[in-house]
Amino acid sequence: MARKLGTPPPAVTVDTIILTVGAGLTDLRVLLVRRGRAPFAGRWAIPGGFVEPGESLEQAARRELAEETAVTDLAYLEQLYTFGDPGRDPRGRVITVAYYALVPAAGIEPHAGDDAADARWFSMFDLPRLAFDHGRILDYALARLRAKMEYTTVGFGLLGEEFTLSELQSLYELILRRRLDKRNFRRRILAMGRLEPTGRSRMNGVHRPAGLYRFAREKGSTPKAARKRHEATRRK
Amino acid sequence: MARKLGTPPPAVTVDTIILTVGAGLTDLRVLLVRRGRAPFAGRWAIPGGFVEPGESLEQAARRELAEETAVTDLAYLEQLYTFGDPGRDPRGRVITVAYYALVPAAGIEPHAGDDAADARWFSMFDLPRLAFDHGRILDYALARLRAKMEYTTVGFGLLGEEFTLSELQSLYELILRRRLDKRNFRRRILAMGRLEPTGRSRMNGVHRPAGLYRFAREKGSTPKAARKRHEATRRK
DNA sequence: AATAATAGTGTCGGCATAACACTAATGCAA
DNA sequence: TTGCATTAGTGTTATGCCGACACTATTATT
Repeated sequence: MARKLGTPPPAVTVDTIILTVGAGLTDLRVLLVRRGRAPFAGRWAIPGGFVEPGESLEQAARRELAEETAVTDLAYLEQLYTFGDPGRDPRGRVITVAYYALVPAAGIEPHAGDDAADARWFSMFDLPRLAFDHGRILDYALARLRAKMEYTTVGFGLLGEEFTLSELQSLYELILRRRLDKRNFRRRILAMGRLEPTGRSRMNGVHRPAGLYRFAREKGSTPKAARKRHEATRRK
Repeated sequence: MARKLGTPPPAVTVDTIILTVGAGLTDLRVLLVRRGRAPFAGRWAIPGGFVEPGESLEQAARRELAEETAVTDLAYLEQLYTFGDPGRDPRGRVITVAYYALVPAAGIEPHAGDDAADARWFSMFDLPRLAFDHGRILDYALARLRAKMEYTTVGFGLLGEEFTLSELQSLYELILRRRLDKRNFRRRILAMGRLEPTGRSRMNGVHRPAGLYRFAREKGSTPKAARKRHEATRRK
């Protein structure tokens, strides 16, 4: 474990990819900061910073998140991957532990951090040229998110407290970039047993109102039991 | 990106979990080194070391592997997770990027590294008390390996060049720790389309000899096509 | 009353999976 | 040579999941 003398230790940063959805579920957006200094001055980058002495890597990611946005509640946070190729930062050896965070759509406004000249949302599907290897990191994050959407409930937290099944479907279609069948989607998503109807409904236009659902945090019920329950409720 | 003065940078190590199978497919084994120095002197630990200036994280993991074992061919190497809780190393802030490696069973002998008093194989299911948070890291590695065995071909490389389907099944049962149905296993595994019969067979005892298979690296064929091909071959 | 727009529902066919039992091949012993 | 012990190797059936597919329900406006 003894470190050789004469070789400077690598720097370690934690970068946090902050994702949310645009109003009207039209876009998946990522928060980027404009670099004020060389290298890559003027380019956009994933917000990040050094790990403080007393904090864990995840705490560092949360702190970044709080520094960049006035985020009230965080839907999801997960370590993505650690990038450490030599040469990814021209200044020297920098190893970056990347996290990705999902925050609900409800009016998150970015505020410029201390050392970032500017901060704003970009579409994940229309990105500017990024600093360092951050383009590759975003690709990796999107791939991970898509994979997890297929078999977990990660995506649910991107919406607010209450949402309609149509909204949830739009979200999935937006991120997966493909159309989903309405009936199959509803069947599959309800079979997960993590969604419960609030009883209330919402009208979005001059149409039939849509029932509202809530994400059920208790994981007490199996999918099968949940479906049974759902069917029973429906037939009542 | 400017680093505050006065806070020493964290140290970064790469730890490599080296897994193999015991002779006779009786055990999943991990290579551990005995620590000669405090802290945790005398305890066993995952081999690891610092990242050298010019090398990537993965190259560091490969170097570790070469230093600890006379490994000829490496079946699989993947970044596992980065552990960086403060306090995981009593000497100060150490962030560890963990990799796990799978090496074929064929007579890999550990040789004691420079700063390790001793090195030997342990059963993953009967581990000694480990240094640092290494017990937790091994748990995490086993969980990842199990998950990936379910839907990828990771495990194939743990066997030698040629192997029987019974051996492969034993390997799966060993790692997943549950019995599998022979017919279902063979159907599923062949449907992956990555296994081809070598035409040769091997006798293990006083029994019917078993056909040998080889891992087909070309990923040219779809599972369905592979199954068709298999069936056609069989019926000939 | 008709219209426009979205919400909400059921069936059927194909495919993957799990459960399940017998025959085939080999060397050895009687 | 026959039987035995042991492992290799094979097919069918029932069930559940998933994809494809079209019509009715509800609302406000005209």
